[in-house]
Amino acid sequence: MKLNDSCKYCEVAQLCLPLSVNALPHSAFDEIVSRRIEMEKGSTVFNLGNTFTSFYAVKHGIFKIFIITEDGREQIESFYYPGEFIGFDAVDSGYYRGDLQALTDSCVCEIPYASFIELCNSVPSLQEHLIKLMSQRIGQNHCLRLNTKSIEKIASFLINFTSRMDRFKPNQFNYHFPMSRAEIGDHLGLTAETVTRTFTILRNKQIIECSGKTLTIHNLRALQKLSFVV
Amino acid sequence: MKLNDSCKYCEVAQLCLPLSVNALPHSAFDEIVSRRIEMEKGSTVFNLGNTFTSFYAVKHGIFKIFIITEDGREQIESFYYPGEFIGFDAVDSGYYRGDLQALTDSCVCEIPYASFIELCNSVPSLQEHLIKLMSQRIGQNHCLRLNTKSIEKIASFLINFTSRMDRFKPNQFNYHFPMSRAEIGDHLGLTAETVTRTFTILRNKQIIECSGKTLTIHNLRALQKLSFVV
DNA sequence: CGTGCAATTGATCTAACTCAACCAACGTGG
DNA sequence: CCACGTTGGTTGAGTTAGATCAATTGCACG
Repeated sequence: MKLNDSCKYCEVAQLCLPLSVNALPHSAFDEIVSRRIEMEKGSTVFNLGNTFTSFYAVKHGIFKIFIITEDGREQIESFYYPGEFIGFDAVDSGYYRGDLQALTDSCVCEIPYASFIELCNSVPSLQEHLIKLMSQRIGQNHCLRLNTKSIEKIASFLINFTSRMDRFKPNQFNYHFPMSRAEIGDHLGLTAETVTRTFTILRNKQIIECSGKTLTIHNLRALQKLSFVV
Repeated sequence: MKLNDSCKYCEVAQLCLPLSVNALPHSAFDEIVSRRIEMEKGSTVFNLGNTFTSFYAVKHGIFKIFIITEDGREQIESFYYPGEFIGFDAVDSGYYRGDLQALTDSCVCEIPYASFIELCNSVPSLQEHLIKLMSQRIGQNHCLRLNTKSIEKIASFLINFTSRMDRFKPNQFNYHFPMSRAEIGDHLGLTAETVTRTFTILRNKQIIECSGKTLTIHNLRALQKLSFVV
């Protein structure tokens, strides 16, 4: 493993492996990270039904987990951003519940579940950190579900996106926003056309700017007023 | 505390406090359950914004957590059935994210978070149980979210309901089903009328029977075919 | 036995879907 | 360098599932 790959120099380590465990040397984490995987855009880390063995933490890039339904639609369970853990929903059943795919050239750290749990047993603050992360995930799901109209869904999705991107890199003005209209729709239960139209409305209202793969939020307050419970 | 109230004689203890911790005497749990609260239909255990202090476990009855939106609609985040834990989403933020209300005369056990976590630290299998429960909750949310059409939503809701009720009391034919059409709608993002109409469709197809507060599933297979990823 | 709430059913209305055309960006190969 | 196909985004027209509004029935409860 290259030195500058280690948790010690990782810019998202404070998010994924928390401040609260500053007591531990970073090397304790480097030991449980079994490998860091460089991913090309479009390649998958695991697939639906694979046996659950590890969490993955996003080092850089953006990922999605999706399933293909019988009638051929792609359903995106969730997107994952830098510093975030992947695989919480697989612990209980013991297998991954979709394909994990990189939206851009990306890198994930593989964290074998068994070693992680073992470390949790000896480090209570790490255990609590895990529980908080899972708690946060549960709360986020609820928030997104409560918005029903298309403009509410898009607004809360954008707020969710920017707040999660801000966590690892504050004070951004422009965001790299690689997901397609179709992917956003497949995540929110809308068609790509409806996503486009809603973006157009938000653009005309000077609330956002979205060209190519770049997103700019001009009026966060207005977005918040369009959605519930941030 | 009355003897027959204790975890030892609780019919849902195997669900809420798991088989996996058989090593511990039940009294260890009785000690961390600070009180068992008998609730009348309609009364609330905690309210939106209250400081998070405890998980609650449903001993008997059915609960909902809901918020009232600015425009006066009731949004039901989730229902909770016997043997289930309540409050996972409150750990991270430190406050409860809605009102917890009993749908019927019910009983919950209050489990202070601090004592529970402390016990987790000394009992690894309990820690793992908690993580599995949270994992399960995350997976459930995803499943429900992936259904978009009203009949898919209702079908997956009914499957989810019956499978969760079956866990603590297997081989049921009829289910006590106290939630109103409006509440189901407020949970799934549908109107009460649409819920009624969808129930009528399912009844006419001989898939379910639903009169008063009683639900009967005649054709589970058909329900499963109507929804995704159970 | 009335009162009130929940469920049902019917008649519109509308937001989002579907289908389709068109455009812009990009990559490839001649 | 340009012609070409491919892919994703945008826009328009028509359709439809579910919302809304309204009336009616049924049931629980004092």
